Parts: sequence; structure tokens; C-alpha cells
Amino acid sequence: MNIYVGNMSYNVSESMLRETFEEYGSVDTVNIITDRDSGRPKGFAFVEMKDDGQARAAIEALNGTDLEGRNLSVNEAKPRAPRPTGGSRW
DNA sequence: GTTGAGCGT
Repeated sequence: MNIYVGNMSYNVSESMLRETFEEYGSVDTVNIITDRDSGRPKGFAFVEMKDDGQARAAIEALNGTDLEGRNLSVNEAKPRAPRPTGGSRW
């Protein structure tokens, strides 16, 4: 399951996020989003967990909790938006 | 500071 983690502090790194989620299950990947044009953090991240039960547990456990002085928003992630000028040739 | 990317991996 993909997990969205928003309202993050810029002090948290991917390893910190991973360790935080590892408390509730096995983390597959963690991906902190940075602005590709400016290279600065966007303040949110995605965590992928293979086990849905563990993912849900992590979401309920970590949503609304404080991390590095920021209140986290954790919930299931939505699929990435399709880009304009990409994919289809129609 | 709130829903990710990239040009042939």
C-alpha cells in the first residue's frame, strides 16, 4: 500500500521516516518529494509498505502525531497525476 | 511548506 505523509518538517530524512514506519511494519520504499525545478523539499513524502494491514496500522498510528515539531498528516496515497505532453499519442 | 518522475532508467 502507498502511504502519503504530509505536513512534514524539513528536518526529517528518508531514513528517519523509514525507521518511524518500521515500528509498525516492513517498509518497502520511502520517497521524500523535492521540487524538481528548485531542488527544495516540498514538505511531504510517500512510504510504501507491502503489507496492507501494517500500512493501515502505521497510518492510524502516525497520522496526527508530532515529528520534529511538525504535525504529520498520514493517509493512503492517491496515484500520481498524469503529465500533460506524455504517454498517449492521441 | 500537503499527493512523487522521467527522455530512453
